[in-house]
Amino acid sequence: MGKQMTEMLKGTLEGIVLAILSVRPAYGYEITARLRDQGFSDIAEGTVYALLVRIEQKGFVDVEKVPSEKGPPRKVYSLNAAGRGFLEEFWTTWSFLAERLERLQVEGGK
Amino acid sequence: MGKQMTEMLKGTLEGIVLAILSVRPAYGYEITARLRDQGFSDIAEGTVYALLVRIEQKGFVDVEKVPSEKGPPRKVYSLNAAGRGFLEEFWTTWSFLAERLERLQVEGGK
DNA sequence: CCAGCTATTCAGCGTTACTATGTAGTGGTA
DNA sequence: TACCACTACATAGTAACGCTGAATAGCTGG
Repeated sequence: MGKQMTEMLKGTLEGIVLAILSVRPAYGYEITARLRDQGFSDIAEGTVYALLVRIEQKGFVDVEKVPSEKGPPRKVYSLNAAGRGFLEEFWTTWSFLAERLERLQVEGGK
Repeated sequence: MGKQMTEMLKGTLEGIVLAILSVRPAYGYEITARLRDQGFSDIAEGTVYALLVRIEQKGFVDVEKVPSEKGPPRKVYSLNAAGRGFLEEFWTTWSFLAERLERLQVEGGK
């Protein structure tokens, strides 16, 4: 979706992935596919894996290696307590931002 | 509002400032004050000025120097046609993102 | 054996917001 | 005069993040 989306995703992509993991555990390749299904069509695989490394280092997820029927072993990520806490904060921040932007959008429409 | 906001602002702060300018022309110091009023309490002046330089270089605004009664001359920025076009794109991208995030937020709440 | 799908990793890059500091004009006040 | 506060703009250096592009590796079917 272009460069605007790239910049706008900064900071939110992390929340998006954590939100996906909050529904149920998943592995990288699966998360990438899920993102594409949800309309984020040009998010590169490399981006997702790098993000997963970061959230693992921050301690937001637990990781388990699980053999795959169709290829190399998968690294399954599941959201832990710290991750859920961070996700809550994320939604708070997001709501704050969204509220103000919606106000601006209406104002600009006048 | 912390580091999450910092990252989330990337890409959106530009849109926010353009939206402010779409209502009426303004100068840097004024824009900073307006942002603070709207709840973006810890956006530094330096951030805004740097952003104004960028949007000027991109050709989204016209600039006029206007003397001030209370200090150095002001650089008044007004949104031009290119800026309005970009702002429209911005809202499109924003809506796309917001829609998907709201969906995720609901899903996570189940 | 090779093509194609699954699955992960990483180095290098561009963009952005933040930090910290500096410059300059004006008015008030001690 | 000297000092301070407010107004107003500018900029060098830094950290964080997503993208690009490429590489590696396991498994299956023709």
